[in-house]
Amino acid sequence: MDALDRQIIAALRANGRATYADLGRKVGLSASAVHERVGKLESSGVIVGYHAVVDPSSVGLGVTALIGIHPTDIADDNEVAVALGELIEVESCYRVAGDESFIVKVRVATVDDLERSLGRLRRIPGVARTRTTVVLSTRFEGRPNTGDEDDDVT
Amino acid sequence: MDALDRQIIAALRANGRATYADLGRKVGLSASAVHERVGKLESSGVIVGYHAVVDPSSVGLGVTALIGIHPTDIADDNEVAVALGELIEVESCYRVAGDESFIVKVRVATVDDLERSLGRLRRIPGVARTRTTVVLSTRFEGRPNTGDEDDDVT
DNA sequence: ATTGAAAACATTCCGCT
DNA sequence: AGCGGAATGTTTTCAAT
Repeated sequence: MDALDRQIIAALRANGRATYADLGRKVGLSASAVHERVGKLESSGVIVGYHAVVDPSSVGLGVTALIGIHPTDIADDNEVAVALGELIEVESCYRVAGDESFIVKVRVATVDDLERSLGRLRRIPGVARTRTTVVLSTRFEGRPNTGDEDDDVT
Repeated sequence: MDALDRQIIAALRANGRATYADLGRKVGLSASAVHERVGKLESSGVIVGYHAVVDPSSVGLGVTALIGIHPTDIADDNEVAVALGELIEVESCYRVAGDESFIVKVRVATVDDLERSLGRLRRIPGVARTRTTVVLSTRFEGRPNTGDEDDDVT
C-alpha cells in the first residue's frame, strides 16, 4: 500500500462509482494500472465493498436510535450478537467496553416501530435491559477520513 | 417511487458499482430506463451518494469510540455541531434526545490519538464534558435495510 | 416513462517493457 | 508494476412511442 493506493482509496470513498479511467486521470496512472490496484485492494480486504447511500426518511426509515444493550450475568456475547444480527432494523452493532456489552444503531419508520423493536431486543436471551437514545437529527454520518492530512478529493 | 425504484435502490445499496445494464437485467428494464430512474433518484435526494467502504484498520484507524457530548448550560448546539464537524476524526455526529446533546463516532489510529481527540472535543466551547465508550469490535455496520421484507439481493 | 439504436466511452485482457 | 492496443461491454443521448 503506497501513496497511490491511498489516493485511489480516498477517491473511491468520495465517489464509489468513479470509473477506472477517472481514477487514473486523478492519480496519474493508466486505467488498467488502476484496475489492477483496485482489484488487489478488494481481494486483500482493504476495500470491503461499495454502497449507495440513501436518505433514510426517503425509504420510510425516519426514526433512528442508539441503543445500549446490558447483558445478563450469564449472557453469551456471541449468541447475543447473532440475535442482534437477525433483526433487520439493527443497522450497526458494536461490541463495547463498559457495563453495556453492545451498542446498536436501529432505524425504523415510526416510534411505534421503535417500541416494538425494543421489545424484540429485550426478548433476546442474554439481554437484561436496554438504554435508548433517540436521534433527533443526523448532522453527518460516515464521513471519509483517510487517516492523514490531505483531503482534497473533488 | 414505485417497487422498481425500491428494487434498484436495494441493488445499489448492496453493490454501489453495479452497472445500469446489470440493474436492468435484475429488475427487467433496459439500461437506459434504469439510467433515467437512477438519475431521478439522485437529483431528488433519495440516493445521496456512492462510497467505497474501507476496512478502517487497513488505513490505520484501528480505534473506534462512541462519545457522548454533554453541553454547558449556555451552549449553542449549532456552534458545537460545526466545531465537531471540523474535527476530521469525527466520522458521524448525531444530535440526540437526553442529557447529552450529541453522540459522535470517532476513528483514530491509537488510544493516544483518542486521548488527544478527547482533549480537542472538551476544548470546544459549549462542551462541558464527554462520555467515552470504546468499541472493542464491530460486528456489522451500515447494513442495508430497505424498509420492508424482501431482502434477496444477490 | 420506456425503448432501441448509435456513438462515445470504459473495462478488461494480453503482450511488451 | 505499469503501459498501450484491441475486443467487448457499458454509458449516455436521442428520436420514437
